[in-house]
Amino acid sequence: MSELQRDERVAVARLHALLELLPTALDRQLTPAGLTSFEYTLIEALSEADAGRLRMSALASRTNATLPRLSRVVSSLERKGLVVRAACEEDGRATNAILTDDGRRAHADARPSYENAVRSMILDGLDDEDVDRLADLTLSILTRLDPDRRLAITAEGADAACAADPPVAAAPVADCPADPPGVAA
Amino acid sequence: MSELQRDERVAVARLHALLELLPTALDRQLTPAGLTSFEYTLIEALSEADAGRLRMSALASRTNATLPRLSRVVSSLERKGLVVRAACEEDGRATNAILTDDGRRAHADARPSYENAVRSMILDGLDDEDVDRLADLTLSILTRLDPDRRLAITAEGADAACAADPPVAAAPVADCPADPPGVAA
DNA sequence: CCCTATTGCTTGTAGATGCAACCTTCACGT
DNA sequence: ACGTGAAGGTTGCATCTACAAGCAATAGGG
Repeated sequence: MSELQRDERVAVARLHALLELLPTALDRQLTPAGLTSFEYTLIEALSEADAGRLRMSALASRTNATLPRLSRVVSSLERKGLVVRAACEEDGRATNAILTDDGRRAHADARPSYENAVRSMILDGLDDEDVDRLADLTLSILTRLDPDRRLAITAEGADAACAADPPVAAAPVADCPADPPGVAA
Repeated sequence: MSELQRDERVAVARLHALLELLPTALDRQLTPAGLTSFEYTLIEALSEADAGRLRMSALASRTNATLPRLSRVVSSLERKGLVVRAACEEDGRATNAILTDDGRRAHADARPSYENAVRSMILDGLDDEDVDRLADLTLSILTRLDPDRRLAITAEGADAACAADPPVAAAPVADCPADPPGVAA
């Protein structure tokens, strides 16, 4: 309850610095690819989803975004032709975001830039053990931030089909399978 | 050069989630105190500085902010009476931000909320060893982000007077000692 | 002593984001 | 059926942030 210890203050201050600097820096290195870091994450989430289609709320969870924000970003990507919206046939309230062929291309094109940025700004300074520690620490903190585990803290972005991941107890949102065909393979 | 490994992707994805969620969450828990997380950091930097006074550029470095952003936030704090601007006598171009007595009070008042938020959202899930690891990891990443070590990655926010900190090779900015007296003890 | 380049900071402008309000559609209880 | 309440998304509004242009002051050369 008392004061923060000195080493705690140092760790928090550095984390704070990271929070201020990393997002901007990542986005800056992605500008040549024409996508923000968030847009890339979004498109990647779609590309890993079944048929490149996900409901807005599912996409919001996977990208750790609020729904209003996601809605606007999807609109923007729609204007660029990388994504299409389509009503969900199962649930009239729901909307699906669907990756177009151009969207898949954009993802493939941006991938080298993105991986390069991540490597040069984050991973290159760490050895294998550090990477494990980073994964553990971030998970610890995220778990406190999001006790319901509603967000993408499990294996998000790891593999599309991931067998070993029990903690998805109450699947909160699902995607809507049947929709306009021929948009993306 | 090739693909990212699976564990690397997990670590990066979680870090990304942290980047999206932590700033918002911290700010939200600070709203009762009437300050954003960034404003608190700013005021704390001032309160730790000599005579509660720092040049704008020095303050920008310590808070990892751009100068335009800092300028606006200081204006806002000035309207609230927590900070005052004053010309620097040594260099006519420079401006000093000075903490007022109200500013010191606001800092003291917000401190419990801030430490509480930091503890509950970050530190409580970590043991001492984790904290050390966090400090090391963030330093590694920040060093790659900011090779010039211009920013506040050393012991920022640790102690006002910190004897053991050699890496401040080329002190980039200094503060301006002489100025209107009697503003803050 | 003047003239140009640089530094320090501020402001105009455009784009992004969160919260709250809103609309539509589903789920239920009666 | 019908009305109430909840869920899924979108939009209005206020705020914030970055980039770039601009202004004042200092530093160096000729």
